[in-house]
Amino acid sequence: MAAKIAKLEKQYESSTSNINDNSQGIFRGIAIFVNGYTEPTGEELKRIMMVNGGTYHHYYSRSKTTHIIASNLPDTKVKNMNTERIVNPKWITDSLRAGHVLDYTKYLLYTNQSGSQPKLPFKPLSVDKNEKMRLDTSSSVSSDIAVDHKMQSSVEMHEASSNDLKLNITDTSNLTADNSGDKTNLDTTKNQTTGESPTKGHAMSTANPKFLSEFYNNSRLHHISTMGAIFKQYVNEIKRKGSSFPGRKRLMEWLKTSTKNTIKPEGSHHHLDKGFKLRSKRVIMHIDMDCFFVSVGLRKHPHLRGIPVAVTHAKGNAPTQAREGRDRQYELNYYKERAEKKLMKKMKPTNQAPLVNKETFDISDEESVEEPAKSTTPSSDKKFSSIPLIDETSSMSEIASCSYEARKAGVRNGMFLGPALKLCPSLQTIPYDFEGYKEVSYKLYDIVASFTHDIEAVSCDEMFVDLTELLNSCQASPEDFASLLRSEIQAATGCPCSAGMGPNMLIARMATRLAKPNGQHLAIPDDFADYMKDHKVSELPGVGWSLGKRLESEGVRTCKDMQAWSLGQLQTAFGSRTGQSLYNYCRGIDDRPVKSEHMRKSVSAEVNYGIRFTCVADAEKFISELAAEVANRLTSVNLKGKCITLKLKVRAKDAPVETAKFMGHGVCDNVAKSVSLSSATCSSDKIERETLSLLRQVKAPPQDFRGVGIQVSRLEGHQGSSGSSSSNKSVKSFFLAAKTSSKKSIFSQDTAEKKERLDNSISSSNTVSNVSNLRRSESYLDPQPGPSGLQRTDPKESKSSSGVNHTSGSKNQSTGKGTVDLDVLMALPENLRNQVISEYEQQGYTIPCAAKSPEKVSRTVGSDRESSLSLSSKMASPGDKDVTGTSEDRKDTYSPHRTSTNSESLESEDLITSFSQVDSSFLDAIPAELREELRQDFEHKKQAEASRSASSGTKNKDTFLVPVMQAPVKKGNKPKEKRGRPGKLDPRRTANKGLTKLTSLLQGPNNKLSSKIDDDFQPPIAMKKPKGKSVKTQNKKGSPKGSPKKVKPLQSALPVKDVQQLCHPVPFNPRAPCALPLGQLPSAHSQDLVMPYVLPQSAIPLSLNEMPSISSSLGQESLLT
DNA sequence: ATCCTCCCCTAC
DNA sequence: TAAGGTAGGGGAGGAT
Ligand SMILES: Nc1ccn([C@H]2C[C@H](O)[C@@H](COP(=O)(O)OP(=O)(O)OP(=O)(O)O)O2)c(=O)n1
Ligand SMILES: [Mg+2]
Ligand SMILES: [Mg+2]
Repeated sequence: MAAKIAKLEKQYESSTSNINDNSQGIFRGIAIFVNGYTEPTGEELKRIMMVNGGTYHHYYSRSKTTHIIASNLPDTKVKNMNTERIVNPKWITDSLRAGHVLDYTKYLLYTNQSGSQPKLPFKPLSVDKNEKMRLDTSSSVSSDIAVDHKMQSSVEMHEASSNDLKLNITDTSNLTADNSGDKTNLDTTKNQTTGESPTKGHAMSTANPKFLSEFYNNSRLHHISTMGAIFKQYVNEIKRKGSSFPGRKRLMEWLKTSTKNTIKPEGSHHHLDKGFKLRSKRVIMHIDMDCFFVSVGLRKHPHLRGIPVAVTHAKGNAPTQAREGRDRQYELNYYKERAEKKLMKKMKPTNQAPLVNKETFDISDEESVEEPAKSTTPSSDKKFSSIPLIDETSSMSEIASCSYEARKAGVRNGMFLGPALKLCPSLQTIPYDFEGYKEVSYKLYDIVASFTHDIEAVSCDEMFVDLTELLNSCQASPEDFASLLRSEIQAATGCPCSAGMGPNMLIARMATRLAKPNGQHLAIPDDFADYMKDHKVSELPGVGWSLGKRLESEGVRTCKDMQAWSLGQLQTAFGSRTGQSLYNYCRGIDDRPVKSEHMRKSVSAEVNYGIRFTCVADAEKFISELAAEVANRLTSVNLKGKCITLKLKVRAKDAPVETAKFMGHGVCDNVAKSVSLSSATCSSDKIERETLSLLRQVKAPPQDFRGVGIQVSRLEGHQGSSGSSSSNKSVKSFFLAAKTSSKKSIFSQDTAEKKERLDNSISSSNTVSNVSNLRRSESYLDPQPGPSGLQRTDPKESKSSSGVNHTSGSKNQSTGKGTVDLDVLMALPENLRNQVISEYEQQGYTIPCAAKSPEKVSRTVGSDRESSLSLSSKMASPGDKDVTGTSEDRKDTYSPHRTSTNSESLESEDLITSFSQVDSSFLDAIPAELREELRQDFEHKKQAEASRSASSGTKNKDTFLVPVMQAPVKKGNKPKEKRGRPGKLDPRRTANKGLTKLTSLLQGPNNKLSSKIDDDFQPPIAMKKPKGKSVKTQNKKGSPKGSPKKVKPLQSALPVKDVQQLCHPVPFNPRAPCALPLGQLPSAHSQDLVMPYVLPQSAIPLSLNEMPSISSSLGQESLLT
């Protein structure tokens, strides 16, 4: 659909000529609110409206919204809406196609309201695509749609979203709570579906054609991920629109009032005083909604307030019925085993023992150890002991979010429902309300944005806000602002939130934990290091199950423990960047800036649930669907990619065929295969072809596939999701606008023109290349310049060949067009240059090859690397069964890496050097935003430096110490300037060559030593376990482990303690607090599984599934078992 | 010394 | 039954 829509837009645009001009937009005067799932997605409709002069409302406004767009019944909302205009989304697409607004009455969802039976003749869901496509005329469309009259308007919309469809007018809020609601929704939504599912009743991937859309419609993880991307983009849009802060007036008024009321004459002073202190530097706020999904859900189920509540798909009433061949206990133990093995690889031999032992068995002791410290968990008593939290019949439905009442009993987000019910028998469940979450999120962001645009979106329920400027401007104290802000959010959404404030993101975030439930906390320690002392390292950003375990094995549990380590020691043990971050974080130092704008680096779609293929054809069919999904996502954000990766989860050698979790992925090995294309693509067909080709390289039988994913990276194109070109700002635009130095813009033409041209050129070029490549690719391949051999032919299509040709071709083309100023480009440092190029490319411009680094084609097989490694290591252990499995595949498929051709790049480098000068002027000239972007890029490069520093390590460490690290564990980057920027020229730069001042500025000096340090450890690397950190008490668990094969009854309940320690065992549930990522074992819910053991806080989630990354590495090993 | 690929890990 | 997604930081190690 996205692709189709995009085409429609283009067509329209071309005909119209100026898209941006709202005055001409066909939807002028029309303001829509999208309710629920619609065929063109709400986001897509938003884009269409924005591009064509219309208005899009993120939440319904009775007075301003002119039309409500919905594919299925709005139910609740409908009742209350006075608007009679609930229209099928086809009205929008058909109007767009027609070039003018069609009569919406022909697209009304329903006529009368009372009946409220909408008329959805067709399938509401994605199904429509085909229909839409077919339907060209409005007439046809109309026919499809049930017309009728409008429903009546009625009441107002409730926030309630969708669920209660049919019900009448009554307000949903009153509806019964519980789960029942959920089903209703499903039914309604699905209604059309009506009996399908031939085969098994499950949602199998193969059998049920609707599986994909059904899965995504119900996947909370998919929704939060999607929403996260939406809000990051939303912040960008807000900033772009301009700066007006209506909230500041309210703040000023409020300050006056409150001051008077409160009476503290001093108060004001007080505020000021604090303000000064804070302002000296900066004041960062972290805002996070309290038990988000639950809070939103409770609006519809008010009678459940105050009691333990959890949001889940299952109700938890009926016991799960065991399937043939299922053995939860065994699966759990197997998972743990693998997780430990993986973790062990990363640890020093000396420290390994402990963990191992744990696994072996008893855990209790260990747990006790940990627990004690934390015992904090409030609650409970946790009974230690062992209550098996997971048994053969308990529900393995994950709890997305649970209320604070439930947390008192030890229940945690990500935990399985079954174990949670054992901890908290009175736990009530409520259904998901995805529409509600989005609505509340928009309100949250809108409110914050009314005060400042210095916002960094973290997720749909969370963000960082730099209050420095705001507080200075309004002379307000952080506390007062937080009070007003939180009250406004509560009033607008009906949901509580908490805010933490501090001198940097790290401390603000930690303050939020203290603030949590519905509170706020300002932390401005005089001595940061002292402030951090008693915090556990697991609370630091980037410290998850794996790193936490490694630190633990080194005796590092608290920040105080970590403060005893030198920078060099940390870098040697955990990597240069990670070591630097840890060094700073444990001292309360965090220079990361609150940043908004960010560029997407990859787009992917994966499904690791419900995958059960009976034959290759099933797998191929599903992969084709996924390819289309990914293509749509790329198209919707105007991006194309040059690297396609097929990611598979394959049942681990000894993992049971029947998974512990219904339709789950169980314990798996990860397999990845990738291909580099000569030219970027967003074509569904192309992605499908490449992907199917990669599939052929996989040796594992389709019957053992448990997960399938397709990722596209090395993106090009303009990022803006919104159709309007305006969106892009980026380096490119900058260049376009200003040309630096001698040549001003890189392109001779205007941006608009440029774009068009570029597109054309590109398309043509691509086409050409493709064409040539396509068919002959193979033959051509050889010709390639550098490494002619590279490619391996496989590329079916051309990749490789195209690459070759491509390069040459591209150069020619670009040159021919002469759109780009190579000189300018060349002048830039390599890094920068590449960025610029990439951006241009994204937009569609072609750039001479020379400038670029070579593309290469090649296809590489992925994942094996570990396996391969492991192989070597494993080799020893024979294990390997696994080895065979995974590794083999990889090997087989494996192709030589592509070399990156850089032959040309060399030239560019020379140029680059000269650039340095350019840079300076450049930077100055560049808008702040661009500068930011550039900086980021540079930062990356810096990383390398960081690594070096590590090596140099010891020395530098000391020097760096303090201020340096900003970035969280991750990479870092950041340091913007770290301390002294190396002046423009850094010595390093030289080394880097390409980088120029920018780089230096951004980066700190470092060089990377790179690998060295870790090497020591490396040999053994590999396993890891997941870890989860939990919020406070969490749980970790350990599981007993036994022999891989079957062990005792699940129950091995572990003491809570165990859990903690053991966390090790794998977290069954990756998402659980401690959990592992998904990878390996059964699934996640580590806690759940674990639960049996114990639980409370520390329990680790073991997920039955897989271990996080294990699959690959472990996979190999695991195979052993 | 760098660059680039291939993963793992973390987070919501 | 249950809906185990997804993007980006970062380390290791090979290629240049
Ligand atoms: N394992 C997880 C963790 C989170 N979420 C979803 C549901 C949460 O409501 C939302 C936000 O995550 P938070 O970490 O902010 O958790 P909550 O908002 O639920 O609780 P808290 O009050 O601790 O923020 O993301 C999820 O589906 N699965
Ligand atoms: Mg939250
Ligand atoms: Mg959150």
